Amino acid sequence: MSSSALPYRPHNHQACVTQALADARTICQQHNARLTPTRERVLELIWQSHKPLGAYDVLAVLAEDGHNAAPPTVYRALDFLQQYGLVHRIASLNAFTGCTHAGKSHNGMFLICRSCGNVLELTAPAVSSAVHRAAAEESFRPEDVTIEVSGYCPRCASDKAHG
Amino acid sequence: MSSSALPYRPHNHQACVTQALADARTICQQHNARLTPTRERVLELIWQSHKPLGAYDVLAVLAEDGHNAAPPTVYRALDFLQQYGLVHRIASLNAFTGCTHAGKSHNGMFLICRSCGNVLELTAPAVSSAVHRAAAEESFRPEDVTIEVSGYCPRCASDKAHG
DNA sequence: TTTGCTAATGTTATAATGTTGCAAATTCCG
DNA sequence: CGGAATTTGCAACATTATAACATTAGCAAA
Repeated sequence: MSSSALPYRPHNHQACVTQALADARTICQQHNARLTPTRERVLELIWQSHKPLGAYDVLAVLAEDGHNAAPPTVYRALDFLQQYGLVHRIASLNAFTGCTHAGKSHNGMFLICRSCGNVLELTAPAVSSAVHRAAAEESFRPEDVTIEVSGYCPRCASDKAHG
Repeated sequence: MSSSALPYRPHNHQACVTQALADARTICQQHNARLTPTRERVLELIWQSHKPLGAYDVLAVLAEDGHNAAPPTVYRALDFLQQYGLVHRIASLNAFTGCTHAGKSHNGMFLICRSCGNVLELTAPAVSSAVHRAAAEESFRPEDVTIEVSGYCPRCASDKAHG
């Protein structure tokens, strides 16, 4: 198993969060983009686990924070974060997850566990090139590729097997 | 270009519809499933073009038909049709499109034109196997694979290029 | 033919997700 | 400082999807 498969194993998750926030600051600085407190807080919330969070879940936590936010606040923050590749939207879940390859150019592929809800983002060059070849055969010009695989992660698959 | 690329070319679309309805009847018969008038009508509407239709678009046409339907009617019909592989839901569009490979087992990949809105469904074994290999490397057990490519179809790409 | 079961539909209400538009505040930069 | 641009607050609204429960249609056994 790849060493990147953190979501499906116990790990020091606080390190994930810290790293993600540090990366975000770097990336925003490089692009002269403003990682405002709201945006940073939303990113932090998205990173609270490897389970994608809905926009309204984020909104609810902001409310607990005492931040009297409305939906547009959250969607705007999420749009911003997506724009700089800091979070991804998972279309099949209507939810958002932290990008684990922030900064590097990448074609994500998401492995979504139906049981525990954790999501692993992969960079799969073989998949990406196969998709582009298939598109090219139809003379189609791809701009954005969504690959989301729903199934069972190693932990949950073995839990299921053993009862 | 594959001869399957009908959506992006002029064609006798009525033939698509007729074929789809005939296939549906066969498939439902084989499974002892009832292709009721509502379900058949919804399938027919979905097939009105190769542009995916939202559930509420379907609902609106049913209303024009004089069918006083509510959302659950449409969603139930769509669920049924999906269950027998007669339509697909396009997650990135929240919309539904007729399955062009009904009956055959297949792993669809969708090429969605941003300009004209038409969708081409492909069977891409190379993509499918690459996805499964990538999942296997993470010991992930796939149950359902979503591959949606947004971009420009040949017609629209050349329109764009030539002004 | 009635009875009784199951699948399918109708109906109402509501939940969940996402957007628009405009005004106020903040930040950037000369 | 002061003007321009970005960001936020806020209210209303639009879209997509589901829950819960009542009713009806199809079909087969008594």
